[in-house]
This record gives sequence, structure tokens and C-alpha cells, in this order.
Amino acid sequence: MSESLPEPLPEPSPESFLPRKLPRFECLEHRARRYPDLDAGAVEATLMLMRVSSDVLEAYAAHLHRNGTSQGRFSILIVLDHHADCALLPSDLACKMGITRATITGLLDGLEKDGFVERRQHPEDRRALTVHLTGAGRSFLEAMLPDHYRRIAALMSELDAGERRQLIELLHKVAAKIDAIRLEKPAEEMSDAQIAES
Amino acid sequence: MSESLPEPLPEPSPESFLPRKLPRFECLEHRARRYPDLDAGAVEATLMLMRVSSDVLEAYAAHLHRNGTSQGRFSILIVLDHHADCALLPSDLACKMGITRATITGLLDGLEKDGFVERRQHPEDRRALTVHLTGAGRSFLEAMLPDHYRRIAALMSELDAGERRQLIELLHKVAAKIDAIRLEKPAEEMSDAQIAES
DNA sequence: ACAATTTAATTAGCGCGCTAACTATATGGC
DNA sequence: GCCATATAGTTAGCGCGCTAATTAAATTGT
Repeated sequence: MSESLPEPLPEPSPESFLPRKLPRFECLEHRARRYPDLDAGAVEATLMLMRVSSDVLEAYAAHLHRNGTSQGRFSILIVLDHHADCALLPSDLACKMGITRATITGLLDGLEKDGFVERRQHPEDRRALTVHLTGAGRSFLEAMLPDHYRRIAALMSELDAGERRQLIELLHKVAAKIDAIRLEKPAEEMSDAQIAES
Repeated sequence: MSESLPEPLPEPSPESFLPRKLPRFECLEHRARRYPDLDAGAVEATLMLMRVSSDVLEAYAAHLHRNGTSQGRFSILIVLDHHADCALLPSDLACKMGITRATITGLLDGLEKDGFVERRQHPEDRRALTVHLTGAGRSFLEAMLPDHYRRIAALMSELDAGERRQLIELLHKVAAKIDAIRLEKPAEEMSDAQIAES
């Protein structure tokens, strides 16, 4: 919050930062001089966070796609395998994965068509279903997982244990402020007028 | 790569990490014991990166949605404003934003319907168009930007200048390994046999 | 000069998020 | 017992990424 433009700015050209794609946050830092509210360091960090994570997601999606699946589907298999004993409902999956039940319905349709999953009548509640991995689903998952974990290890292989902790800690600090992004009015940087009327 | 399970693991329950939603990477760390390839620290860091970035994106999308727009649309306005002198083509936008021309077409359709943007015949190349902010588009953008930058500043307000640098540097190290996620076979952790044949 | 290639934009259709609305069942209060 | 409400799952339709195919125009090679 305090400093702004401590260095003369690396002069954008964000193309040079990362191999592919510039994500949508791209052009912002150019405008450091035009907007008094613009904190160039914050924009740069936000840009980088969004770019790297979207590139990671895209790369991972490409890998899964080659193997005939997708993020959402693969995650369902993982969650089902992990809770193999619990007879999860679709709504449990939605809750554990942080997506809506409607989306789960679609993902399960696909997985069921592939024969990786089956829906069974819930024994007590006739509204509900329980979802289960089939043999095929389990073998598919087992075939994917070792490579999956190897990829994740590779992704973080440039960071030693301390750096990983650091990254997690920094991300926690960012996460603590996510509401400032979402809320109607940001609480930070209120003008005197705003403070007066509050 | 070296260490694994340096601490007994914070015992997942990722619900406690962050306010809302668990993203799809969720359940993985439970399985540290079952898979030899699983590097728990790497999984934890990856999980956190994906979760925070997706929560930031979602929060930002919610804000833009309240104001009748979206990430893609807003980014186009920003890029157009920034290159107001250049008479950008749709394909320039695609390239600068890291999305396909097909997607740009759709976003421009929406923006044009809102009256924020217009497409003009390119003066020399009859295949091409140039895209321009209208007055309405510019006013909308100018009305949004100060708050926009305030939100970004707020997001990073828990990090001092050094921590932001650190975050960026750590993310660079992650970015350097993105290919390991995408490629057919991960290069890391090659067996002796693989090394021999390379 | 003309055919082959490249490039610009679009269209059609998919994936997977979302919300809102709908159906069926369970549950809680009177 | 019965009505109101809540909950499970689905459906319909949108947003915005994507790829592949299409059309038009420019460029390149011989």
C-alpha cells in the first residue's frame, strides 16, 4: 500500500515473462502514471498470479484432454476413490469440489456414459442417489495417478521446501483479502469523505 | 523434490484454509502415504495456488457481473483504451489477451450490442476490421477503473513490497515448469532407462 | 498472371462453470 | 394427518473458453 513504483518499472512487454499466452490482466501496468489508485506492484503481482495459475490450469487440462478426460471428471474420480467407503451423494461431491449440483449432474452423465461411475438408489432417501466408481473407473484412475503426482512434483521442482512454505504463506495473505475483490465497495483506501459518511 | 512429509501434515480439512469453496484439486494430500510419486509439499502448494487464484477470479467475476460485464469484455475495453491510437484488429486483441479470435468475435458481439465498441472497415485490408471504443465504452471504462485499481491494491495489501517481489519470483519458478504439466511425458524424475535412451 | 498458400473474421458446436426453475421426496409444525 | 418448507437431483439456458470448418481477401511462387 505504501510504496509505488520503487523501481522505474521493468517496462511491461509481458510477453517475455512467460512462454505462452498473456492472460487478460495483461495491459494494466502501463497505466501506472495515469491512475492515482493504481499500485503498480500490486498489479504486477496480481497479473503474475493470474497468468501462472491460468497457464497451469490450461496445461493440465491439455494433459487430461489427451487422456480423454477433464478437470471436473478427473476430480470426481479422485474424490470418489478417496471416499470409496462413504457412498457419496452427488450433492456431497458438489460440496467437496466447490461446484454446483447442476454441474455435478453433467459431469456424472459423462462419467456414467464412459462407464467409470454408476448411480445407485439411495437405500433410505428416495430423492437421493449414491455415486460409485466402477472397476473401469478405478483402473483408469490408478493408471493416471502416478503420472499425475509426478507432474505436480515436477511443477514445484524448482522450489525447495522453504520456498513452498513461503508461497503458501503469501497466497494465504492474498486469500485473506479476496472479499475486497468481491464486495460491493472495497473497504481499503477509503477517502476521508467515505470515512466521514460511514 | 527432496523432502516429503516434513511435518505430520496439517491434516487436510481444506475447508478451514479459505473462506469459501474448495476447488477441484482438493482431496489429494490425503493420499500421501499411498503413492510413492506423491510429493505432499508439492501437492499442497499446487492446491493452494489453484484455490487462491480461482477464488480471486471468481470474486472478480462477481464484481464485474454486478456491473453488467465480464472478465473478457472488460479486458477488451482496457486493451482498446490503452491502444487507443493503434486501430487494433480483432486478431491483435486475441493475441494480446491470449485467447482465440473466435472468442474475440463473441466478446465483440456483446460489446457492440452494448454500444461500447464499434467495428470499422480496415482502410487497406478488406479482410480485416479495426475495433474502437465508443464514447459510451470509454465512459464506462473510466467509471470502472479507479475502483478496479483500488480492488487490486486491496487484494495485495497484506503483502509488503518485498513479499510481492517474492511472490512474483516464486511464481516465475513455477511457470518455468509448466511444460512438465502439459507434455506427453513429464521430464522430471526420469528413470535410468529413460536417461539412457535420451 | 494465376494457382497455391496464408491470413482475417466468422460460424457451429463442445466443455464445464453458473443461475433459475422444476419434480419428487422428506421433514417439521400445527 | 396435512400443509409449508427444505432438500436431492435434474433441466434449460447463459457465458466464455476452445477447435474445426468456412468464406473472403491478400500474398507468394513460378
